[in-house]
Amino acid sequence: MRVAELSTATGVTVPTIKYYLREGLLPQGELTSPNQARYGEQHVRRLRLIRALIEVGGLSVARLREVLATLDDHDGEINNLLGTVQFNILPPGDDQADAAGIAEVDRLLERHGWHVSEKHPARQVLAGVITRARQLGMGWLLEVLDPYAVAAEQVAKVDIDLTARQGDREAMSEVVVVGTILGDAMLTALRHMAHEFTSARRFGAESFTDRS
Amino acid sequence: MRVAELSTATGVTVPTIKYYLREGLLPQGELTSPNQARYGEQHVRRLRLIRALIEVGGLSVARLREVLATLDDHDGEINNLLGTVQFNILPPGDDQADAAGIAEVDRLLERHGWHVSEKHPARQVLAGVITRARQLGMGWLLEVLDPYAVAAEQVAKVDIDLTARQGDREAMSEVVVVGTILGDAMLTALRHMAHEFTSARRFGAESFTDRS
DNA sequence: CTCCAGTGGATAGTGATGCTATCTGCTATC
DNA sequence: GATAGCAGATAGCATCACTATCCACTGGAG
Repeated sequence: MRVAELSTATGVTVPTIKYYLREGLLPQGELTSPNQARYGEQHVRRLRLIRALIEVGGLSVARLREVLATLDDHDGEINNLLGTVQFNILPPGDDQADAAGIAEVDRLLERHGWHVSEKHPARQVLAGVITRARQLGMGWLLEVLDPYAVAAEQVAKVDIDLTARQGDREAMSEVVVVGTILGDAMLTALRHMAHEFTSARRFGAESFTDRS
Repeated sequence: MRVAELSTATGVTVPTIKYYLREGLLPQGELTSPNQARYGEQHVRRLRLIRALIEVGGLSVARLREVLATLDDHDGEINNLLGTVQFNILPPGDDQADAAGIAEVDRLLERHGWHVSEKHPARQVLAGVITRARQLGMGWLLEVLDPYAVAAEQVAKVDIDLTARQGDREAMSEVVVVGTILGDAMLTALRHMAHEFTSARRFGAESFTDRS
């Protein structure tokens, strides 16, 4: 498979493929001569993975490179692979969190009996969101946290069940990456649709109709 | 309140405030002379809203302008305000969706008895994600859709309950914006933390420990 | 009253990001 | 042997979200 075929197979232009090769996101093809290379199915797959993580997950090329490096790292401790992947997916948290926000997160985790690493990026993210909600005078909005946590736990159980069905650790870590990113997108899309439906129920069907 | 005070009150630099004024995100201050203006509490609030939507929600300035314009539009049909706000928050969907993905979304919505507008952006997003999951050879990942939908419906009910408690329609639409954006961030942060906790339960505590 | 830091408004510049275009020498294929 | 395509390298470009500079002017300190 040559680069043009790789391009048509994935819908990614040749210059962009070359860019990803340069950036190390896509492994080099097998060189058959100094200036000819062959690409295989794994390149198609990888390219689709790259596009999914960029376009669905909104990952930057820099962050994507880290995530893919973790994924490709078969030398490191396989033990921590899942955790490392998870830690690298989230951008470094919003630094807006104040002490009250952080404490609120701690209390929430304790209420639900969750053991979460002190350094989990999602902690900072959540604390930052809490801080901002309060600053916006919408502290009462935080009443959603407990029901959200219950829903998140249900969802996470499904996710882990599905991950556990994967045979080898390598496939598992790819599932973690894809499942985390695509899962976020699916969950928020469903939430938004449920909003329309539920609010139509509540406020009467006319609220959300007649949009052009 | 002058621009410097507005700056220290919100942590946003003066040049950035000027930029937001130029872009129409922040309303002009009350001019007391040709080159002196006063700003009030509503400017502080608005600026915090802007930063929250940009930094937490990842909205672009262009999209933010549309969302804020909808929020400020008291002349339009108040009936559709909530829906319009919802429709303007999501970026135009991923165009990767194929017919099978779209059909899958239709079936899902039917299974759950959800009435969702044909044009809801989240439909395209979800269909695109489904298409990509299949392309990545992870079609079985879509087993999560039904439990996710159940969780999303629970969450949405909480959201709408809270929104309904708002007195006037104006406050309500702001709550819709903030609640949608911050809610997405909270829910995904909780999902990620629940992953760590649940996976430690499942695979043994050593999986996610000892990260530096 | 004078002085000057600070201001509103306008215009131009900057750094990061994610590609895109062009060039060169080579090669597979017809 | 012509010609289309290729790898690798370098340079360019559009967008975005600010940031910097300049100007005439003003409010408040001294």
